[in-house]
Amino acid sequence: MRKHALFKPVEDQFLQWKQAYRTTQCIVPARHLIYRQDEPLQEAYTLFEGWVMLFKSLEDGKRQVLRIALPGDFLGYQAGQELNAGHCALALTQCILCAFPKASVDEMVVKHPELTRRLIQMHMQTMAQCQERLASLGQKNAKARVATFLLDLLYRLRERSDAEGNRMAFHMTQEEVADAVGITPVHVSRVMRQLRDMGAVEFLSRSEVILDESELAAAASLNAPSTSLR
Amino acid sequence: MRKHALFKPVEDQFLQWKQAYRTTQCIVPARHLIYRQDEPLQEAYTLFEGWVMLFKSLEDGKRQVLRIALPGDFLGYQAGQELNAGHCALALTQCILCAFPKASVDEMVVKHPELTRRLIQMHMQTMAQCQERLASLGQKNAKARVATFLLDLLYRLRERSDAEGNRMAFHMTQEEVADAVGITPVHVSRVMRQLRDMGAVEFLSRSEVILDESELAAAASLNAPSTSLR
DNA sequence: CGGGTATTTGACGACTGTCAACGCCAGTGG
DNA sequence: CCACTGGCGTTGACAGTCGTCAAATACCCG
Repeated sequence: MRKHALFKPVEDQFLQWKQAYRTTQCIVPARHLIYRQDEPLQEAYTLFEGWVMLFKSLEDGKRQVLRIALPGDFLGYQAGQELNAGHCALALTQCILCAFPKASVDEMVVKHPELTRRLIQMHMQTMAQCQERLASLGQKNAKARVATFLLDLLYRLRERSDAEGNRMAFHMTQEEVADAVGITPVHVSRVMRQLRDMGAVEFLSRSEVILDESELAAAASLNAPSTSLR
Repeated sequence: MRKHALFKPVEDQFLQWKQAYRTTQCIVPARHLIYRQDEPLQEAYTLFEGWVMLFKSLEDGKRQVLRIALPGDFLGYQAGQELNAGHCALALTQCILCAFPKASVDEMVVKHPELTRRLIQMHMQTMAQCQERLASLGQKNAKARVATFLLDLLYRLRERSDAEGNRMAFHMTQEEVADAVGITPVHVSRVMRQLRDMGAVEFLSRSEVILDESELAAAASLNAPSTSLR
């Protein structure tokens, strides 16, 4: 079984806990919704396998991708979830999720301070990522945002040993990338072409990519007027 | 003493706890840094009085404002703060802060599950705000971002009874607003003029403003091509 | 092999950034 | 009391990034 981040340093405790609460494991097919933003959420999840895209739909039909959850990440534990989740979760690949009732999490806080500390730590890490993304959307141009986004995925996959060197799986359409970095699909296509032309990105197939880390890093911190499009 | 959100429902416990840990109260003058992003942070804070701006400085000199902390908010409890805070905190006004060592917070998790639950809840709320801001930066145009930003402040000040109706204090320069919503100061000026012209915003002085809630709300969800600048 | 979706490309225009000049205001010092 | 000075806000002209529309191509899956 895959190691998962929430309980990494306290695996044994977790196993006991999980068993005690008879946590349900479930499999979601690729491109299926896991939950909707207007539904109340009774449970939280840890993601064992697969990619999940968390996003918010706005009134005018636009979407903002909040986070790409990777194996080991924690989902669905959000503020005010009794009313509604506040965002949707979509499986980008087939996913294996471990679901458990929110009440169990609340109970955990009382009974297992170690796990609670870990939960808080993970939440703070998610927060830090969210803030990085804020800075990226607020201060960088389109090319730098896309480069930052790709690099972030590479690094996070490496932590999980899901990337071999500079090669990683990639399960998003350009439209989804667009909604993640706050530009249009058309412009994603243009930026991707730039990145390919400079050798920063190479697609082996639709779902497999090789990144040039240093090229991407250079592009990622680039706010200055980029090299012309043609 | 001002009510503060972290301990609102458990005021008594907090008072005991605070006393037990001999929490330090401190006063920071306006426009002074509370902590830097490259310093390790030993303590966390609750803000009793004043406005604090949390922001990240990027390599190229740009800044991204992550959050405006208002009375009752919690600061400085971030991931990896042993190494560095990851962002700076600047007092926008004179502030009264209640500081306590990170170790105390860790200890609280063990001894006071009720407080811990509240801490988690606050963190999730901060997270939700961060995600709202992501959506704003990613999907809205300049005018809508500024409108959203102002409305958010109004609502949050009202919760604290720090705004009377549509009138609220305002302690930021346009440059700071610019860094918050991800546009340039010059363009903030232009957008502010639009908002004033449509009656959504009226400055009584540099630090006092009246907002028209419905006008702003309309502008805030507006992504469509806005009315021309002149 | 065919149909639908995703991606690519071009032309054009809108939104936003940049540069520069000016006005306003507060605090300072004479 | 008044001139001075520096920071902040405003405005205009112009440039560039990015969005929109549309059409063509490539690709996946039945």
